[in-house]
Amino acid sequence: MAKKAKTAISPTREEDYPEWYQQVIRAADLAEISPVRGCMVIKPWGWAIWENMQRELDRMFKETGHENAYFPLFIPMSYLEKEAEHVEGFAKECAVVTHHRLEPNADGDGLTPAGPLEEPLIVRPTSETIIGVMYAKWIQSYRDLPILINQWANVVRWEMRTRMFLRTAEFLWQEGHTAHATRQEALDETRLMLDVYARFAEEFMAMPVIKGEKTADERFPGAVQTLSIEAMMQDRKALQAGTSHFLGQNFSRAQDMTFQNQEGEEEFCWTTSWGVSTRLVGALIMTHSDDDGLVLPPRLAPKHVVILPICRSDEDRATVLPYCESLKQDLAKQTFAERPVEVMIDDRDLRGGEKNWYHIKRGVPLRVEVGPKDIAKNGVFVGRRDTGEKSPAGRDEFVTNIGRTLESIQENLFARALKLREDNTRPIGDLEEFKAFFTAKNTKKPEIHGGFASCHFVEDPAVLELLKKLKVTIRCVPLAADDESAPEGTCIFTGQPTRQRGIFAKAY
RNA sequence: CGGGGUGUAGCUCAGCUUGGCUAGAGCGCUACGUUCGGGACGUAGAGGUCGCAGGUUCAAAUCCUGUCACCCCGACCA
Repeated sequence: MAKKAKTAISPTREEDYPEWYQQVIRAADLAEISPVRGCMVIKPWGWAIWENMQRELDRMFKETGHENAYFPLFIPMSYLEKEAEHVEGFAKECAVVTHHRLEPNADGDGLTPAGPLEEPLIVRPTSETIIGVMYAKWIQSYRDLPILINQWANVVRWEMRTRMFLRTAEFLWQEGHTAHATRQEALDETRLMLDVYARFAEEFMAMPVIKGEKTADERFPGAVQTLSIEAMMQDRKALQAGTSHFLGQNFSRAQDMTFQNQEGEEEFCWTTSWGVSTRLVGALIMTHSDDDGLVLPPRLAPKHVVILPICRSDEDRATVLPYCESLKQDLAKQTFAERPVEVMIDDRDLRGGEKNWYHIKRGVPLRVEVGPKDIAKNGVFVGRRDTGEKSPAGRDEFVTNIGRTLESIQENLFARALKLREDNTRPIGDLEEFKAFFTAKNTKKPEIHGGFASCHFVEDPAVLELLKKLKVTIRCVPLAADDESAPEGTCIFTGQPTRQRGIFAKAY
């Protein structure tokens, strides 16, 4: 007999956060590790979440003037060699294609690669180079600019250690690549897309983020400036959720991407690139889920409401099922976030409790039980995933209020996540306090500790060395704090005077 | 690529130190019955060339050698 567990997920977040994360994914049936090293299979429920993310992001990209296109998976090795810093950054983790066919082995058992390529191809770890080559062909005049293109694609980075959604060898993402006539225009674009990401994270994922600039050592290989959004997960570690890079003229120089300006002079383009990946699904999981499994913000949930018919007999079925069907119809006519409410009926022949837990673990925002007793009162019995509240409601009242209820769940999740971040963010002006903040009491099995520390600092090799020892990273220099009026302070590591303040945290 | 560990049923694992009959458990799965408004129970079943290749032995999941894969800790990272 199965012991009645207190929580649906074991271990709990407190007991073992990384293991909890894996178990949530499994319990919600989002994805599964595949037989292919470092690669995962995204299952229907996980894919549906990604599709919703894509839909909203794609809409936002288009609203800001971008178009979609598609570039090849393979990139000639020589392309990668053009931008020195870029190669340095990605060379260590490239999948390389060296042959174009297979032949039977001499002993007739198995296959062996044959037909070596004259020039090896790499599987794109990102597409700056191939896209740059194409842009160079497309751009002659300032009239050809700007080019504002996005692509939805898969990329491969041969990571040593992988974790589902957070870091896999192959992952899905979108990468925007733009080319502009002026530096300022490219800078504006970089910032615009960061704002799009931040808005998406906060409004759709209900995940508060800090917008900031990366320090030199955390910058995208080849970029002049890297902006990112950083979120705090429930174990108080930071997760970089999206990046927007100002590439200056580094890539356009390397790829000879030039245009003639209005004065007839030849100039290099100013380019940007920006991306978010399936990592966002991981961020979503770690931001909201609890010890009973996944919790989905309504704006990204594949289903908003699941109706659970309670039938004890065939006679019950005859009345309950039609009632559920009509409830579904009525709910589907309602809207939430300018879209129809998504409803499903789960009439599988399973026990009530089992079905209930199934949907709890998958994070469906609202569960509605409908049985003969409810029907007699023309009511429903509603369970809210975010708060765990369960209460009876009148059928019509429930239907009319559905949009508002979902909105309140969305807001509650955001507020809860924001509170977690605020409770665990603090300014630190003293090195000893800084060390204590980031040191677990239990050295063998570190408990959840630390958070975001906001500190004055200067960029210095000695600082990086110390941070490395503590396993702490500079997440970013928040954009809001980056102005002339920022208060003067002293670097907590070197004692030098500085206005620069950064967010420090352990990170994924 | 350094240090440690693990490969046995769909999943999680026991058995290995000290070789021995038909290789086990829990969960899951199938059938039937009793159940059914928060994770049911009973009975009966299906399911394994013990990662792979050699070796030692009358006999190998167990001992030895090799090999592959995966996991954890480092280095690296959206």
